[in-house]
Amino acid sequence: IFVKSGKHVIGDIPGVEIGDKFQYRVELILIGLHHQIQGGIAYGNFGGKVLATSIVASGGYADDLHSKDSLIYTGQGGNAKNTKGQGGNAKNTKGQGGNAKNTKGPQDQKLERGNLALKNSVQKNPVRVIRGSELLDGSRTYVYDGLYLVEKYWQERGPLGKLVFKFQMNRIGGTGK
Amino acid sequence: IFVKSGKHVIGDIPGVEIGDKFQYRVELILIGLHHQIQGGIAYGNFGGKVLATSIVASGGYADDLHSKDSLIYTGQGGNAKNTKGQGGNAKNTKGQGGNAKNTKGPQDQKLERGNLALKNSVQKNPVRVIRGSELLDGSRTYVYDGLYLVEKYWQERGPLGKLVFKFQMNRIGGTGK
DNA sequence: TAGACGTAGA
DNA sequence: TCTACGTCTA
Repeated sequence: IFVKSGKHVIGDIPGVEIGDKFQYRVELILIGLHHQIQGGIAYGNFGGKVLATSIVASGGYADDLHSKDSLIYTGQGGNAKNTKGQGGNAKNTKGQGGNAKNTKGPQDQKLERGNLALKNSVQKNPVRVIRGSELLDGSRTYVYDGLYLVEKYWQERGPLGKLVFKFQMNRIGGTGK
Repeated sequence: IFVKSGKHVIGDIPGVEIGDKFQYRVELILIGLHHQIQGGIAYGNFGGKVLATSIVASGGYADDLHSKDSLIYTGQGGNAKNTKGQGGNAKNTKGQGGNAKNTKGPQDQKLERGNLALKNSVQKNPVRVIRGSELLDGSRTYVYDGLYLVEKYWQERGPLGKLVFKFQMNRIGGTGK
């Protein structure tokens, strides 16, 4: 699978294999794996249709990453950040992460940008998944984890009381443990 | 010249020569040229004394970079950013650059952090200078420009009406055009 | 012009 | 925890 739209590509990047590791987000951009320096969802316009090309799941959001062949990814926007873990530990609520205006409080996520792209990709096109993790020394690593399909999506109420999008993603050709 | 303090180094970095170019700030950190991902002034603690080790002049501040063997560098803090050019064109005043709180307005710069380090380095230790420039396509390049000495420093009132620090820096062994 | 799962160091 | 001459895309 290899569909190009300007600089954006759907499917595997030639030369990049599952398990390849990177240290910085900039590297992902350089080799074409992911096209957002901070944004978790990258997308492009393919024949008038906006489709997701890759996501980065690096913790910090309430994603479910327990399985190695599937994951539940949280949409972007609405201040929905930082509510990982399902225990009642409500640590981490530092506004928007340090950047941005941070004027308005939590809001419902909207079906726009990355969220819209992922919705458009449901059961349609493969999406590259990069899993990020934080090492003991505080540094980070990004590992390419192959192609996933967005199985379905739904809205649910997040810990902040606002609606967030959830995207069920399954590895293409995976065992689906 | 090569004085080490933990991971910080005063003087030339072995293997890095004048004219060497880099694309990202992260690269500067990786090879040890500069140790701040965004900050323009890097410094370290050398035997209880905080000294500057390197600066990045990449435009955006009201630095004077007209000469190739000397420059006048603007201190950090106080919202003193973005007032380059000496014509009356007061464009560029986007708060603090996009990040940070941006609650309080312009303030006098304080003799702390990088400013203090540069002051402590006056006529004392060499400081690495990296000159950054913006290319026509909007991308940036950082070029190592060798060792400079902080000749003197002073305060003056910036375009926002607040006091800013200015550091006169001359190339070590330069012609001093 | 502004948003975004950034990064390193004090 | 916060600052900082970041850096890409839409």
